[in-house]
Amino acid sequence: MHTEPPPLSALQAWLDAYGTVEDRYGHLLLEQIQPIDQALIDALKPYFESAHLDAREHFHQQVGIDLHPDATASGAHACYPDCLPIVARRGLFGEVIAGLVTQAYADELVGEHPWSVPIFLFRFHADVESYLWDLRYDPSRKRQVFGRFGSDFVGIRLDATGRVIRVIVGEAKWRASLTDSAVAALLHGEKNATCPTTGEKIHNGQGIWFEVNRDSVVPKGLRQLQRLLELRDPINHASAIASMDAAITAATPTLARTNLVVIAGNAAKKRKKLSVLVPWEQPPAEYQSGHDLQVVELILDGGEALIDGLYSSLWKA
DNA sequence: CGGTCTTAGTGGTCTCATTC
DNA sequence: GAATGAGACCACTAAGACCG
Repeated sequence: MHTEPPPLSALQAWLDAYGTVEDRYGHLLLEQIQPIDQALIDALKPYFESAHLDAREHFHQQVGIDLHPDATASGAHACYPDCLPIVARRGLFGEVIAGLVTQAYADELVGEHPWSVPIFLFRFHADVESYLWDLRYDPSRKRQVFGRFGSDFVGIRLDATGRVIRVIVGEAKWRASLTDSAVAALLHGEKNATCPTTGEKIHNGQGIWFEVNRDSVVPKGLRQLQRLLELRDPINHASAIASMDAAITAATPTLARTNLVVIAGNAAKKRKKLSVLVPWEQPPAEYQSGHDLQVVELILDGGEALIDGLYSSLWKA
């Protein structure tokens, strides 16, 4: 289970938070104000280990490799998640950040819901498992890994009796440089379509808003979360499990939902302080979903050093 | 002319749909 | 019936374009 709370004081020293809520639309800008250093990595490490623990145990058991990092057999030592290719690690970082922000800044997010993040869904990243399998028999194997299907992140709000009354579903993206074109491609799709009238290159409309709009009312991740709770800690989550099952099997889904979009990366060189990538005054015109929307922008400087430093330190002294 | 941004191209697996 | 294509998703990099 994911039990480690976010390192609040380290976050406060590292980031300035500017949150706004307009009706059912929340926007949170997190700007780095302190350089990334070893102390920050040390502070975040327990949270990241906690987030990846379930997947680490699951994958290593599946593939049949030892969890002890000092195991001597060649190619048979624990390596998730650090052994993943760089692109995949970037993606994982964004997804953990989605959870971290949800927990650490719940007061500033739309609705001010006290979110719970009982466990992360990384074990459902199917291609990682087959990659680790390849790696176990050929440690020199190098290839890219496909992203996980379904929601990047799922959190829940429980009522006093432990029943799930709302779900937060996150889409998380990392980009090394958050320039206008890079962000536009994320939000509106790649610029590989052609305008039928002018012949100009235009966005293909397959971006984040498209994904969020068309996602099923009840996210697939909720079922995955339910299964993990059943497997890992059924006694303490009995009410949550039962209510999730009811929500999923209901003929007409009534579960309340918040959509979360997290964009993380390094500031563009020409970025001005406090400028935003997604306007905060009102939800984007492209957002058609009737659910609450929360946008989070995490603007870093030299963020790769944080990701690489963090992931290479997990489960190591 | 130099720095920054944009565009185009690349990798990787598996399944389902379409075409030959 | 077999080969090809597209779509699911995570991003980076090289080279050319642009701006001051």
